[in-house]
This record gives sequence, structure tokens and C-alpha cells, in this order.
Amino acid sequence: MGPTAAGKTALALALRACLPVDIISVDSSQVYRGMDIGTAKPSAAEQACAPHRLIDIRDPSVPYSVAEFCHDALREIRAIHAAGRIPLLVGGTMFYFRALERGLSDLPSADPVIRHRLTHEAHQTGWPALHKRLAERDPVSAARIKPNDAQRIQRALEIIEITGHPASSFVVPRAQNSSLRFIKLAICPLERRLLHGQIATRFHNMLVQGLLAEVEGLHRRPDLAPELPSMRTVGYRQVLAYFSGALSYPDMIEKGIIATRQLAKRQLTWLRADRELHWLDAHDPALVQSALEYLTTRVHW
RNA sequence: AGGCCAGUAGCUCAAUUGGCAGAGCGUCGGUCUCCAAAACCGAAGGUUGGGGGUUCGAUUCCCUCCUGGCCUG
Repeated sequence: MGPTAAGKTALALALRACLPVDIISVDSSQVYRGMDIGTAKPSAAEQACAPHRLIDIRDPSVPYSVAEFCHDALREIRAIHAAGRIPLLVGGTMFYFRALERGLSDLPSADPVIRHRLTHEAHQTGWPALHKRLAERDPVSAARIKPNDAQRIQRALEIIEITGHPASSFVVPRAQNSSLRFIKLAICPLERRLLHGQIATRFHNMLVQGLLAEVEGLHRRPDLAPELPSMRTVGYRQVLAYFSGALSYPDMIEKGIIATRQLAKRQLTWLRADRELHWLDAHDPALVQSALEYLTTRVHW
């Protein structure tokens, strides 16, 4: 685990080269096909010598979800175990890691029709009004969710409509995947300004590698609405805004880098909250050795 | 060289007739149960360019210096 641009891929490739591990990507953006440069996907050459599972499994027009990830990841984990190897989960989507480790309640999946209707309603009344409605039907959730938190109000109301029961009535399964044991490693530079530097450098590199052409191809597709999760991805969103004239070229670069920094900060918030993970300094000259040492003393190979 | 305009939070800018210096963005911290690279919540941050004067009180009025921009020679 680690924030964006911390060096996860390089470390994973190094570990894969000397341990009997197979890589599963834990990344909500790299699942989309055709979104390569902007998601910092491992190159074709890298994937050739170190295959990544759960990359390129979705068309950008079809949203992916945490529940699907849990299902897919569990399936890949079993397959890797069956082959006598050990899964190495690599990525920066901490919500996915958390869901995989702690399990999800058995809730209904998203319903586009209901969501569309609620969104339409919110346009007229505002989300606080829907929050009031939620407070009547599911006071427990309403107390937890802020009046402006559109996504969660929408989700809570959606669950009530589909199941007839409030979301708060569903119990979280404790250690649903208790047969699995997670050895958690986090990689990050010691100082925030170093990470910020890496983020800026990488964004400029993405432009050199052809990010604009990549996004232009997506921009041309009429079926890729800007509201889609894939199109709201960091970097893509800003380049799309540049194509539509909302941002100048320099502003697009600045906003893209800023959005990436903010993403990294949120990822670090998840990581700091996890007391069980082992931290690695991204700039430690003995980084790979250090990771190997930690893993070899804790995993039965 | 002279004239005019500007200088307020890291950035872009507000602040009635002189009356407790604010906002957006950024930064920092946090929340997270099927959109999570999403969405949301909170906090810090100022000798108002420097110095002097008038006043009970100056971002606001006066003097001076500095910096930037424009105009004239």
C-alpha cells in the first residue's frame, strides 16, 4: 500500500522477481481499459514479466465497485493459492483494501434508475432536504451522514427503497475473510515535500508520454459521460476540462498536480489510521532488502 | 526624470462616511459499508510593503521611502 507516486509498482516488480508471488492490483482506476498513462499503469513490458491481475478488466463506460473488487480479488487470491503461490496485493485504493480485509455487509448493489431519480430530486430541493427525509427513515445513518454528503445520502435512501430496511440495520460481517492473513506494508517518502515533488514530476512525464492523446480518444467517445467514475479520475478530469475549454493548458497542469496531491493526502489518512502496517521509506537505498526481510520472517513460503 | 495606478493570508482578490481585517483556491488534519483517483467535514494561516504623522481609534486620511505596472519625455 502507499499513496500515489510513492513507488509501489517498482517495489512490487522487485519483490515479484525474487519471491514466489503473483500480483493483484488494488486500484479503482487501473481496472479501466485504455486508461494507461494517466493511471500510471505498469507498462506492457513490466506486465509481461510480472502479470497484474484486475487491471484492464472494465470498459471506462461501465462503473466498477468495491463489492465487485472484493469478489474478483477473492477469486484471484484462491487461484494464486491453488497454483501454490502467494498473492501480493499492490495498490492505492485503501477503501478496497479495507473492504477486502474486513468484509462488506450484504447490501444491494447500486441502482442507476433510483440514483438518477434522487439526483434529479436533489437538483430541485437540495441534498439537505433529502437528508431530512433520511433522518425520518434511517435516523442512525442520518446522524452519521452530513447534510451535504450527496453520495452517502443517495446511497442510504437507495438501500431503503430497494430493501425496505435502513442501511444501519445491516450488520457488518466480522472478518468475513478470516481465512486470509494479511501482512501489510506501506511505502512512502519520509517527507511530504518529497512526495509532492514526485507527483509533479510524474504528471509532467505523463504529458510527455502522451496523456493528451490518450484522453482525447476517450473524449471523442459519446458514451463516456463526465459523471462516470472513470472520467472523474485524477488527471483525466483536468485534461477533459482543458479539452472542453474550461481550463487553460497551464491551469490544467496545475489543477492536475493539485488533485493528485489531494488524493495522496487522503490515501495517507487511511494508512495512518492502520496501526498494523509496517512502513517502508521510499528513499531507503536498501528498500527492497528491507521489504524482503520483513516478508520472509512473517510468511511461510 | 516627471505623472498616474497598485501593494491586504502561500496565490487571486474583498473590507459602507476612519469603527473587532474576510472570501475563494491552496496547505494541513479528519470521515469513509457497492461511484472511493469519489464525496464530505474541520483547522491553521495577517506587524494590511517599511517608517513617521493626524485621530479615542487608520487597510482607509497626510508625509516619506521601497517594489511592481502603465503613461509622458
